[in-house]
Amino acid sequence: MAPLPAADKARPSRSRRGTRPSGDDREQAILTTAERLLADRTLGEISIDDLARGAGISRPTFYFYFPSKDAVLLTLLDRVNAEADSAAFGLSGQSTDDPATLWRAGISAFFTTFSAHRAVAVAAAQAKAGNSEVRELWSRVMEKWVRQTEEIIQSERDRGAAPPGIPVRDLAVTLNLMNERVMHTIFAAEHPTVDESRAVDTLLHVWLNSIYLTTPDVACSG
Amino acid sequence: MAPLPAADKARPSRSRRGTRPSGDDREQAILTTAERLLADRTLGEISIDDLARGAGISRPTFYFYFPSKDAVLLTLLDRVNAEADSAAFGLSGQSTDDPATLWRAGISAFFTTFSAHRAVAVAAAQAKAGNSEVRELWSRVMEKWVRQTEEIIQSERDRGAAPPGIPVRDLAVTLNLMNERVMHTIFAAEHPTVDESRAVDTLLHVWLNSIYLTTPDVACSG
DNA sequence: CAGCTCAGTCAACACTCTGTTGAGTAACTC
DNA sequence: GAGTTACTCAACAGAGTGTTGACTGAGCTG
Repeated sequence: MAPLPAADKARPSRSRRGTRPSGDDREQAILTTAERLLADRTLGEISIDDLARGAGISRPTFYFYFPSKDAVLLTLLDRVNAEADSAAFGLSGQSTDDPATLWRAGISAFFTTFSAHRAVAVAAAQAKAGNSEVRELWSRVMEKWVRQTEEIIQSERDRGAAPPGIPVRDLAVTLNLMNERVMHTIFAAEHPTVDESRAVDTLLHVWLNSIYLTTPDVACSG
Repeated sequence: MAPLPAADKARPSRSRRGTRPSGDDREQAILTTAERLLADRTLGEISIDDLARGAGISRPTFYFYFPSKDAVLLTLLDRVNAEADSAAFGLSGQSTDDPATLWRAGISAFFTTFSAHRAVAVAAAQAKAGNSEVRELWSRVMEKWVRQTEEIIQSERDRGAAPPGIPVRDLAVTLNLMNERVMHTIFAAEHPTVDESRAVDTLLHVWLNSIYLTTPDVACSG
């Protein structure tokens, strides 16, 4: 009930208050340890003691740097968020002459961004269920990709390259959720899944067909 | 290390050995309590004491019926598995004259099956990460839907209604993972998501276009 | 019906993990 | 050299898990 001496109120960063730069290496060590351990264990299977020992500190000292395990994951996820930013915006200036190439670049960027921190991505996906902060941060990451997708589909419809049809937003959300799930099965070695080598091609096929074509008989019977 | 008196070796069911029918109502009470509590809490947030109290027994007695919380979830998931069986096989005998109607029925069946036990579905999705038994059971459930999908796509290609293209298996897996993820966001109230009322229509659009059509320019440039 | 078995039950224990307190130390500051 | 501030941890106080060992009562069996 009583918070830590001063580290819990008016917290500027996700971790400790950032007045002095000393001790940053400890914080960094905790983050590095967390990402290393997440490579072959669930966050739930990693104890705070594991994190502390990995960083060369005692368990109570851990609480000086982070209020909980989840806060560590959240900080890790912030970085993925930052990388997702630059990756998604890198696509904005591309030419739309060859749609397939453009969309392939987009899907690959999505894949590459999360692949670089797959342990974090998998851990975050699990932590979403029980932690609203993780859920919201992940939402924000996904929302970025969805928005990007929406804009491009809309511009393709505006210039007549893609036909009108179901709401752009719904399509963009659905396709991005598909990408997310397929990638997750690959990163977490779940089954059934698509072989990593064919994943982008398969996803691209679905994206192109559902954005640029319309079946003649989309009958809403029933 | 030492197991319970006799309940742990040569276990036939997921729960206790099933020699006598008495006490089944207790086991049932645990399962009912679990599904009720899962409606607004994570499995991790539910203690074994919660489950035991909900069923009107003490915590040690819980262990007479189930070896762990996860075993309860697994039993719950077995039922979904059984329902998924009948739902998926209900589709086998349908006519293929109107593909849109057939696929709509399939997607709706998937949706309905999991919707009936959405709390279990959401809990299982989370428990997959840390529990290999849950992971395998869920795999088996998904594999059923994928296999069903594969067979229908293949027969559509064979009769010339659908064009050849990317591997049937890859397409079937990808589309089912998309359905799974979109449904999960709806059940778990995640964002971004598709409004429940438009979900089936949106998914159907993607299914039809990626099964029956082929973009002229699926250029694998790069 | 006396004696035995066995499903079912739980108080009490041992253990692990979490989060907190309070007492420190070492550096830098005026 | 007195005071502040960053940082550290032994020790404590839970909460939860899984286990033990003793108990109850219904059902058989001789």
